[in-house]
Amino acid sequence: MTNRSYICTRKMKTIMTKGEETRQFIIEKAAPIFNTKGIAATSMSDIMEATKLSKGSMYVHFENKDVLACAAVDHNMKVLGDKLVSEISKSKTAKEELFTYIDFFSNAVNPPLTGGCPLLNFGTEADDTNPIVKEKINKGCNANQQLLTNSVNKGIANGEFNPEWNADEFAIVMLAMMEGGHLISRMAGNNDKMKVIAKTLKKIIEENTL
Amino acid sequence: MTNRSYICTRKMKTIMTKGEETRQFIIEKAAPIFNTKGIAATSMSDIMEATKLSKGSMYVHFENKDVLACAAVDHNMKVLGDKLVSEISKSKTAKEELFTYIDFFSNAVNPPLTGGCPLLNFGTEADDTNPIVKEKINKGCNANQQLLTNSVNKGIANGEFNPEWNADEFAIVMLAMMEGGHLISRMAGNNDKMKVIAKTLKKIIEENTL
DNA sequence: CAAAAAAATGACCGATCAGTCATTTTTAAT
DNA sequence: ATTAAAAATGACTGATCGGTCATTTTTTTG
Repeated sequence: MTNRSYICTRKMKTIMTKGEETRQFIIEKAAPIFNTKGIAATSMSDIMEATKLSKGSMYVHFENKDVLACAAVDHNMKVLGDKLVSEISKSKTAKEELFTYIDFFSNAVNPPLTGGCPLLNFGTEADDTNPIVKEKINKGCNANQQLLTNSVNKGIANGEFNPEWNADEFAIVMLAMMEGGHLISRMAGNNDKMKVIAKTLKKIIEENTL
Repeated sequence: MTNRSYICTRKMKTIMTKGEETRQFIIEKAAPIFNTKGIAATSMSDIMEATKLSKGSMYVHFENKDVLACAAVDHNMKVLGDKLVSEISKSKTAKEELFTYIDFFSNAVNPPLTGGCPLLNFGTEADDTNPIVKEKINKGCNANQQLLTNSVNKGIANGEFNPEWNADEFAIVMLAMMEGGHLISRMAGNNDKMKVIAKTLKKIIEENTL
């Protein structure tokens, strides 16, 4: 690690120290590996290879593998969440927001994040073994639910949707369908099942559109 | 391992050899461990401790860890499938069959199989790393789908259900909802979300009941 | 530019991993 | 009861694991 990106040369006022930069760099390289192989199956050697950094350097920035894994989990959720919110924010109507959410996750075989959905991947692994990661994933689930609840409520408020529609329940059902659909579609190796999920969800939304 | 169950004493015609018996015993002890900790995080020492057998004995019956893991995956799916089919077969109507399926999986926090749903657990772990297990899980998903499809079609055939109901699509949606609901409920640490899933599915079934 | 601090290195550590094998014990057939 | 085969044992191997640390290199500060 001799050169850094142009935003942090000596001439400029340093916004990120070298250490912070390297730490971030490691996280970015590690995140897709953890999301693909899982936490237990990912070794520090895997990260060393991906970053071309020495073992000692890894431990300068992360006191142990668990800390790095947690940072990778956070990073995966943040990257995915940012992409998602960025897409959704382009929408004009509440219905568009929900449709955009569906479309965003509709390609399970070639998903927006390398390795697939981190809620599914880390959630199942952490379930009985890692309460810290488990709680992170629970928060991620709730954040997704809230995003959907907000869109439905927004649509109800502005007269797009049937005011009788239960936003909270729909958000739970929709999130579950997307996660479950993601799993079974990936197992099948194609998007056919995910397409059925997407179609069904869009139909439900249409039925609640005034 | 000195004594075996009464069905296999010297006096009786042997149905299972000692070796087959031990092999089965190992699988039964290993299955819940793999389902809880995952394949990568489960060591042969874990199985040795659970079975109180020596390492050498393990390798008499399984050429390596992967073979044992595969046997454990199969066993978990078979045990769960048998329990499920046994419950469902008590049903009198097609609607009852579907409701029984839902109720069977409705307690995500205290599920019918130690460690939770093997489709979810092994599916997510195997996804990008273990094509053999992945295909086993895909077959398990399809078997579950088929079970649901059959119930719906049976109900259509005997006049219980709306003949316009698309059995195949509903089976996909229901399986996805159950799997996704299982995940998010376990993350939350309670069954609240799973209850919403169950309620919603039952409502859909009612809506298609004549 | 010099000194201090931070970052990076890679050899090294003990623990644990999956897997092997010569030997002993148990089982099953005669 | 004898005996050959199958099963069980546990010490052992080499590889890899997560993690440490004295030393060197780079960055930052004054």
